[in-house]
Amino acid sequence: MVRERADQRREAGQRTRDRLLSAAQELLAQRGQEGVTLREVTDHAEANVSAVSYHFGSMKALCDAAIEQALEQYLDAQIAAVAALDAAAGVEELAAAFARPMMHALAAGGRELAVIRTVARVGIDPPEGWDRLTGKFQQSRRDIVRVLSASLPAVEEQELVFRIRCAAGLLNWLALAPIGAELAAEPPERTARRLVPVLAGALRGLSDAG
Amino acid sequence: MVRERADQRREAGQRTRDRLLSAAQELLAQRGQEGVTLREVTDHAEANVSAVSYHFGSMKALCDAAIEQALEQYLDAQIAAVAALDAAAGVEELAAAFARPMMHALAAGGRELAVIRTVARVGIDPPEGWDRLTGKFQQSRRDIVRVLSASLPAVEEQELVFRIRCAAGLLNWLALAPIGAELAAEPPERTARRLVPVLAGALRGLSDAG
DNA sequence: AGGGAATTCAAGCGACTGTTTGACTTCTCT
DNA sequence: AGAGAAGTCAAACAGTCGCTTGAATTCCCT
Repeated sequence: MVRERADQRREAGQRTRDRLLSAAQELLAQRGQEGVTLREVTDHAEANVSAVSYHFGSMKALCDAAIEQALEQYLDAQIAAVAALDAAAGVEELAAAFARPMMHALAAGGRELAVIRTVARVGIDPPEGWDRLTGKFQQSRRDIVRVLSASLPAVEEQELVFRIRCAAGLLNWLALAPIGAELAAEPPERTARRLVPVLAGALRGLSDAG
Repeated sequence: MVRERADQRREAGQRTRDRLLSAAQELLAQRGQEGVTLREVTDHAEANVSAVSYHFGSMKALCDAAIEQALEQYLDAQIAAVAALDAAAGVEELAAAFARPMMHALAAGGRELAVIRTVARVGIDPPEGWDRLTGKFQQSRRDIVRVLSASLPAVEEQELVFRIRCAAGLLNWLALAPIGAELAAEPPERTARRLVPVLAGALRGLSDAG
């Protein structure tokens, strides 16, 4: 019982910490790094302004933490989706797996959508010293290259990396731009039917298809 | 002589107006709407802070003017590039024409790159009341649909519009994300050789190619 | 019960935001 | 030459920014 109370107490502080993290993620997704203010976050999280300094040290540190959390969450989902693929998967199946986390987030909305939008924004405006965390990105890319090169043995690896980055960029764009909201409003299977051919076509390339 | 002096005077005011517009475009491209401050613009343009109120009325109005100018400039270039196409152009030629303004801007850097990046950012974070200007967008899209539907008669028009929006989104992403800087550093013909197949593949789709 | 750590709070800090003001210069026109 | 329009300038405005402070509160532990 004593232990449980200690945990409750510890969780009380943790709870406002988490609310701050969530609020920051939500607002980062909406307006980007430059557009989020301290008071907006604290109001949204129903916390005092000084709670940010107390729990994170500074507003910048809170944003970094929110971004890092979002990045890990998204990359884990994407790595898992690709890892679950059959080793002999075709380009279309790969494209579908690659797009799955984003489509799921679009359909779900809320926190999941905020996570993916935050990730997409980081791809455009990376925070100050953001050289770390590139490792996980590269791992995700390596996994996909491995599967993709099985389907397209004629294309150089360097070229495959480029196409994967294009596909990822397209997904990021869809998450951020108004077109993403349109896709979220239609049935997921319809979105998949429209999006997967585009993604797969980009990965496969045209000149090879003749 | 009197006339010339009058013009000179009139151009003196016009010149700081243009410098403000250029500086605003440059900074909008770099940091987005929320990240640009009045003093940063005026310092960059070597103008007084009140020059913004004088020439544009407000900081917001200056940003709107800079964005509108950039949008028109880019859309005109894109419409022209597509209009110059042969009526019987294939998907690859269309993709090349579609990508040309962006690739040109990437290679040129400076003002042209700022214009295209500003346009791309507007695609993600449209200014407050930005319902106008959608007309020119739609015109550009209609032109491309017309050419594309000649190459892909089996695909519904609604579907072609979706694919074109994806292609445009990808180009916008390349203009903004770090990968764009990498592309700008390599020879343009190499970029074209890598990018056009991806774009064409996306437009053509995969499931149709079998 | 009560010392002490953890957390929350209202209030205020200096720095910066966009905007306004009124004097000042520059040039036009008669 | 001189009235007046057009443009520029330094200075100050109220408001918001991120951050800090010191007291008050909440809860753990002995």
